[in-house]
Amino acid sequence: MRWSNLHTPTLRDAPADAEAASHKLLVRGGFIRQLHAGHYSLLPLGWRVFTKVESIVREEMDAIGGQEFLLPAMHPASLWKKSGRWDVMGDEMFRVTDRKGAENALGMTHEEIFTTLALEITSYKSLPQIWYQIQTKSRDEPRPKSGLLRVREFAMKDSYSFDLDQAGLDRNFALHHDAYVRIFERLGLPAVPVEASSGAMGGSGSTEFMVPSPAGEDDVVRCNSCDYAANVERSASALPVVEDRDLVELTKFPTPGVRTIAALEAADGGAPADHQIKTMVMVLDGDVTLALVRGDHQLNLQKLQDGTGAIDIRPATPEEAKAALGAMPGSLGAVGVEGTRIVADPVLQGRSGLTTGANTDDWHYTGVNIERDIAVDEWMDLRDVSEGEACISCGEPLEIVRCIEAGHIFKLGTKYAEAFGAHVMDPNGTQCPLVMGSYGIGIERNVAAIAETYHDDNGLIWPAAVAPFEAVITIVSLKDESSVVAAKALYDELKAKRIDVLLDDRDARAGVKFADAELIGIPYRITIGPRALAEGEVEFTERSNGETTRVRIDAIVDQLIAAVTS
RNA sequence: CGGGGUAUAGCGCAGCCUGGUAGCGCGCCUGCUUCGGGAGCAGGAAGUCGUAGGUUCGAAUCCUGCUACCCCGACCA
Repeated sequence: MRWSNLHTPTLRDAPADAEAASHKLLVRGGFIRQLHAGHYSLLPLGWRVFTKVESIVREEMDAIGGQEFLLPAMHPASLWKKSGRWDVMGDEMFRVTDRKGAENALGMTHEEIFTTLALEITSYKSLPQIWYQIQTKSRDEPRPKSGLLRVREFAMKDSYSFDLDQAGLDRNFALHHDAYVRIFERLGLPAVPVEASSGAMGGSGSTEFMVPSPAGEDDVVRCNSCDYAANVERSASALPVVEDRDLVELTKFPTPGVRTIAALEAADGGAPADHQIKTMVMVLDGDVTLALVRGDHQLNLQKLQDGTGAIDIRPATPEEAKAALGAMPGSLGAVGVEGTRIVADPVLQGRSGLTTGANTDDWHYTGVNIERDIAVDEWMDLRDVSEGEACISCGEPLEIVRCIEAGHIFKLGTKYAEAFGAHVMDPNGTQCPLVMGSYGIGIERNVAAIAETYHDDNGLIWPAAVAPFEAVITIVSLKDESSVVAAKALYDELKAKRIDVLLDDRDARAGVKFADAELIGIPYRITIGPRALAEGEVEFTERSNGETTRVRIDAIVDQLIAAVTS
């Protein structure tokens, strides 16, 4: 490709509303343009990177025996109703009514469709199967953000495995796990597999592949001493035992103006935060539920959702809290509450001498014995793990790292097979539901994650495996005829050797060309100028470290190929 | 969904408070000079001021509705 003919509108300034490095640089470098919130056009450079990432994913899927499909993006509502997800997905699913008034869904994922196709698998002899596609997914995200990192329309490689039994699923899951490790290695992403929640997709064995980045949206709890790593939504830590205070009598005491945990610590008759119960009034699928955690802990909404199986989950309004318990937030508690579901974090189990709101404005209880005074319906892990707490497997302090979720694999089991009646005959002649797994990688998000991982003040620094071009030949001066001739010859030779090479033949000043080449992040630059050329040499510059060396012009092709393939 | 902010030329912004028919930088076009790290000079093109309505002799500017986009929050009781 000749740069003079390449549509790459590079910008000196990033759009003011861009925050994430990948967002700024992909826009500045002319890789992407926003159409509207959460929808981006990929320009030629962006598309080239996309196709390279896509190819790597495809190769690794094919390598574990995956078969590529292409399924419709729009589905009849009936399939989603059959699996129950028409309701579960809520506002996140785009719904389209056609001219006949029939309801349709834009696919967020394709379990329903692949399972329907799997109805034609009828014998255990046909198993196992791995089916996949790379296709557009539509998700009405509440808040698209950060360029390509969170969008409403994106390409995802989603694969599905079908097996006769759990052992088969475990094998296919392991195959995918290893394929994902290889994919991220080839993409240059330092992705870490972590335990995760399966969310609305349903399933178990959920493993996310997380790339550390400040632009990420997930917090990962990680141990530096052992290999424990988990999404905070799923994480655990070991806590030191808190010695209960010797307050056996349930006592109501006045706390005028006290509305927060911190204020209650300081108040007359108050208590340290780890001797308080924090009472969160939540509304789960329309019903008020009290979620109790220790005063110094934070409620994790995903844990509450996973633990209760609720679909719609939100904090109650102050008015709802008052209607349910009789007091405004700040004086709420679960002591003596009946007829309302109460769930509590196990850290509170067996505790006594606790302090909590009395459901009368400006009053609290002390001496609360949780088993005696609070009718807890269920104990479930509800709290966030904090930085520095002890690792459950080795006891060393945990750290919390912000990450981008680059891939997600999990075991679906027989949920979809049962809903759709996807059965096979086993060797004994018994009908068995297919045991399924589901595995996803977002292509654009991985492009963005690579951009987040590899850039500097001058622009992007693509790994050669995904770079839009592996090398750029920069002609310092178009006026110098021998430069032009040499550059053209080198360009033809590299193309013949199947190197992705860009020839910067624009009639621009050298500084502009150098700056643009760095901005768009081409890993290797061959600079052809009269100075070196007079001595039969060209300059070879590595984008990643900025180092420039002189190379004999007849040796440059071999050196470049060696660099690109290393 | 709650809160905040923004919308003026391809990009980044000023002008708005205090109404009088739009300006700056970058980019773009032409010419001359320049030419190894985002050139200089001269000339030039380009804007329904998000949108609908209102007030007014007159609206980018004041008022109202709508829309779009961005940021924060959606546990800290």
